Amino acid sequence: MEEKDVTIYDIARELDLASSTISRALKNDPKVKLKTRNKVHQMAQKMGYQSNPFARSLRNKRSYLIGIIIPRLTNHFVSSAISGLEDMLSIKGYNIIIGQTYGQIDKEISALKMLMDNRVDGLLVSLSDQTKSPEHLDPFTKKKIPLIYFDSVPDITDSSVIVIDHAQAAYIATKHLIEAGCKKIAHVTTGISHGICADKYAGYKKALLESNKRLKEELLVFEDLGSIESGKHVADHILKMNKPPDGLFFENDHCAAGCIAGLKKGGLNIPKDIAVVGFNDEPVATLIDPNLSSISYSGYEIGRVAAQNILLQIENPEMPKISKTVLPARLVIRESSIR
Amino acid sequence: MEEKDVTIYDIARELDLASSTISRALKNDPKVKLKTRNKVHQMAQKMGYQSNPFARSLRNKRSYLIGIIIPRLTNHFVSSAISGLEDMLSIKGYNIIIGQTYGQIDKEISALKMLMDNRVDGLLVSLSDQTKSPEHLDPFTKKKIPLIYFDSVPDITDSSVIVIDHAQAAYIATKHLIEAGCKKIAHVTTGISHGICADKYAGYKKALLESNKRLKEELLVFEDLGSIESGKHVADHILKMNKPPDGLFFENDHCAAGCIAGLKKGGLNIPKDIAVVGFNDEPVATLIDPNLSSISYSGYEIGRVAAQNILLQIENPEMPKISKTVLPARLVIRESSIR
DNA sequence: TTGTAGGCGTTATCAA
DNA sequence: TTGATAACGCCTACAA
Repeated sequence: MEEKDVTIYDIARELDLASSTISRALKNDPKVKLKTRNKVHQMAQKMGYQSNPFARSLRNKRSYLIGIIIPRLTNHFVSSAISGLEDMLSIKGYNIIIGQTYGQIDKEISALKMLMDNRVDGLLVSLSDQTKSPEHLDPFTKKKIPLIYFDSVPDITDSSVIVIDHAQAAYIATKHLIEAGCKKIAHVTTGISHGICADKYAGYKKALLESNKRLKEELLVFEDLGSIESGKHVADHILKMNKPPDGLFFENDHCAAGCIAGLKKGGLNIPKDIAVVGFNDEPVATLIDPNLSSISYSGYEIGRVAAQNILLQIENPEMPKISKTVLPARLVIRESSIR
Repeated sequence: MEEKDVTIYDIARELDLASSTISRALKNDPKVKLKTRNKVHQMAQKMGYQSNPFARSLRNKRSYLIGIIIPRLTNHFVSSAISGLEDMLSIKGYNIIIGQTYGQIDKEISALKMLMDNRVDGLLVSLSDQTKSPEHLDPFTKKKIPLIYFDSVPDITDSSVIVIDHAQAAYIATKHLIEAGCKKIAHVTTGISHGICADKYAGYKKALLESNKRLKEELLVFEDLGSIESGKHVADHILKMNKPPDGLFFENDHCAAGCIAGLKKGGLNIPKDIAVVGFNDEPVATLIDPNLSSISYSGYEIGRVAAQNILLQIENPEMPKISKTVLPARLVIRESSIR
């Protein structure tokens, strides 16, 4: 007793019109008389018509799908960005399809393959920290699929990017630690060779060099810094150090918070023994005791801007594709760095 | 200079075969000679062939899409469940499409509409707390689209469900608070009239009644309890109470953690003044000081089981559709409830 | 074992 | 302003 889906043919038959007229009426083509259009819409409603996205995509050679590559969904910044994206895209009739990389390049590659298989019309990418250069995105640029990087972007690219000034943010954060009297400020990072991590490092370094005593840099490099768990590993490491730092600048709040928890468990006092600044101003920043100072910027806003840009590129294939949008970020000072 | 996508016709021409043979070879139909099959696969590879999902879906009347309805992605339990789902589904060639409800029924409805528009082949639903009875899912059952509830399930349903025993879990949690010496144990909930919240309430109630002194129930009802922020509101509320409780049983760890932070800021000692137990054993449970006792169960496992069940139903349309899978949960005791 | 042919539902082109 | 028709790429009866 399977009921078949209603098609434009069924509506056409019912209204004694041609299917092409129905098709036009349904998309409010002004070539169709207003009266006819209304009739069609009513009948469609009444018969419970739903346009078939596959037929439409097959015919139009467009999927109305935007692919999104991000490190991890559990990040509050990321899910805010996706909210912003979705809010913008859904009103334009686009759906999103998400690929998580967990900061790993191999997952990034397989996620991109999945998106390619699904024939996304556009691509929004926040790179994994492991990604040195985004050659694995060449298939998309070759097929002229609009591509925009956001937040975690490559050093050199022909695509548009939407970012905050990571170097500047890191500079402010580090300077703040210096002013708090820290003498040995470590930067906890996944690496400083490329991408936004390199930017953060540059800002950190600049602040150190500008300081009175030209403080020396001190890097704590770990593969994964995206989770609370990873922060505990960092804490374990620090607790074992001979001369631990008295200031820490993290590239991620979850990790910073996990580290604070670990350091406290190890008997240290935050911020007295070690002052801490994080990045992204996640909700955990105000959970941990002491509350975490952090670099704050709006994921939602980045998402909105990214969505607007990608839609622009999709609808205007001839548009210049290189632009750089820099959004503001600021330091929120809380107890973890006041002393 | 737009390069066209290669189709099975292109391969057919190249190999001097019929398109139908290519189609069959590509899906390893044993009716095609092995040698031919190999040839086809090689050529497909070489020409960079990618099957067109729209043509396939149009023809097969299947989207290879599974819809997923969940309260919020930022929940670690939820994202674990989705990991489990994705791991299972992707090997079978299915993609997922996610709708977030933020615990609100109107968003649940619009998310479902979106999934219907996208013609999902199956539906996995964790209800919002606001959902009393899932009539808005009727369109799916009417179209015989396989539907499985997981975690947050309706009281009565003809569909399969995958859950933990929420009542039992709540019972254990409450009993633990009683044994810790709490005399006034409040249950923080979004409501007790229906769904898993009703189950939790039942377990809570049972433990109270079984106690020596037949403790009285004490409900703190709030609309939203899904975030750290919401927990701070709960704390504000408790701090203003005349006779605040000395034990709290939450239905969500984020909320519990936020509340602990708020209560501490208000000068209370946890667990001395108030002992706390949460639900879901999220990473924040070990961030907050004192660490949060919580009911622990595997989202990943629930996701895996849900995926298997839905695939079974999709591939065997004649299968009985009602089954109930109950997965284990346990109480993890940490400092927030030890005194 | 392989080929032929028709159709899935929509839209664009062309003609009326 | 509307209608007829072909095409998008794939799959599957049926025929060979």
